Amino acid sequence: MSSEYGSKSDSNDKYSLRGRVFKKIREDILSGHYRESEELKEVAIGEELGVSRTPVREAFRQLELEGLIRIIPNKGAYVTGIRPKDVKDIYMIRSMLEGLCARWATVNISKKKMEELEENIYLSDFHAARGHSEQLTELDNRFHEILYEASESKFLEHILRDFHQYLVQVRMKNLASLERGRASNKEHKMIMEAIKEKDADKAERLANEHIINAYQNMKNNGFEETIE
Amino acid sequence: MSSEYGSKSDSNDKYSLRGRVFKKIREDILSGHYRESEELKEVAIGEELGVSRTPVREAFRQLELEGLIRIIPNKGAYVTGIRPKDVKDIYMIRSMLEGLCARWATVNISKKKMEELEENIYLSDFHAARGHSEQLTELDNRFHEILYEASESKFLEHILRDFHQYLVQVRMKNLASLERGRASNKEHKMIMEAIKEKDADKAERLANEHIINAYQNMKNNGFEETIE
DNA sequence: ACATGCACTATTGTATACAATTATACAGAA
DNA sequence: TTCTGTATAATTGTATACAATAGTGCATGT
Repeated sequence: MSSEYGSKSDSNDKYSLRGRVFKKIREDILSGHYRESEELKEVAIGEELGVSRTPVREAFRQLELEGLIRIIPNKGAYVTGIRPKDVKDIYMIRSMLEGLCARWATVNISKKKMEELEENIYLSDFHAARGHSEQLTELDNRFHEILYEASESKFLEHILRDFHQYLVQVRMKNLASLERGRASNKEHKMIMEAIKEKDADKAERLANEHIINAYQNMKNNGFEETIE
Repeated sequence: MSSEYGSKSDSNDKYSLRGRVFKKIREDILSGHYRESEELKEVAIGEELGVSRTPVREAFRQLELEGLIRIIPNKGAYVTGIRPKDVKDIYMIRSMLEGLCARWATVNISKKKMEELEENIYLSDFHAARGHSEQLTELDNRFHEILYEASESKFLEHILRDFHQYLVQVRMKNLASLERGRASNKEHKMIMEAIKEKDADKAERLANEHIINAYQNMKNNGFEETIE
């Protein structure tokens, strides 16, 4: 499935208890299962998931760095909560960073990665025409992943992967729309062509808009109401 | 010292063992004490710092999310390392985000925070004239902190704090220069004025340049050679 | 010599036990 | 009543014990 590239910087390994706990809590927060400021107790969550406190604690530490919970020493862990405004902010920030990524990728991309990018778009068209939404999602992920790698910036790559992971939960509910999938493909294609033409400004601008569009689509599909 | 605002989102609490371990390892990585790809063993580090594996493990999890180490499940933790190129990237990314922050702050800043900003600059001039570099550093931190808060974006605030923390280590060696301090003040003042005039474009641009200048200064003072 | 398998070691993953801290409730005095 | 102090409980922080996994080296067979 999403194993080849997903395991790269992923010690979110879904097979360790900590990884499972981490994913579960993050999902529960992003899906609104926990209320804001709700206190998360180590033992309670441990029992709920059938694990001891240790993996729960480790997951907590990670969740805090992601800003999803706030840990007050010797006191407890409290859900930060995520409002529509936050989601919007995250998309705006991501938009800028994806733009920067496209810019850097334009300068640094290798011949091989450029070919992979073209292939990706070719395949995406193929699956879009046939309505294979699962493959489309996979290819969408991979498209951005290629750009991250092509930016040749370890840190930008790292940050954007985090954002991506972060938003996956939200997207799941909404982005399955085939219509958006097709529009997204077109945008990918334009970004790819800008990169191929070595037009960094254009690539950056298009990547900016691409993320904004994704956000707009999500919002139009009623995201605002689903959470809060 | 730096206690009032530092403790806000800081479960880096320096008084817990985990917090100390986290800080120590991060410092050691950023200062080049560990070589790239060096394996960090839980027991070894624990013994070195006189603590058990538990806090070390928790610190590892956090360090991984910051991208400073890479954890391969069941295998080990390896230092990611940080090259001059990475530092440059980080500054470029931070430059964009500080720009965005200044933009949002321009729109959202409260009267009270605006006054605090003006006061900050007034005080900075005062201390710059007298060569109080310690207070200057403190005020510099606070200036940016105010902007983060004024952006009214929980997430941008969170991210920028991370970056700030991250770069503190590097800055320590270099930014003590009083000359740069004075130049920095001027830039702060211009940013403040742009915000006061509600000129978001200008504020964004100035904040961008401010960070770039800070980077240039650091580079000129021989950072490239200090690490690697 | 070389490959293969197995025992052993080293290291991480998880669970549990103990210590420290914080919140709570209740008793007693002003 | 209200405040305060103390005992108690609940919760997190840390250490240690045990389990699982991966790496190492040696012996053995070809």
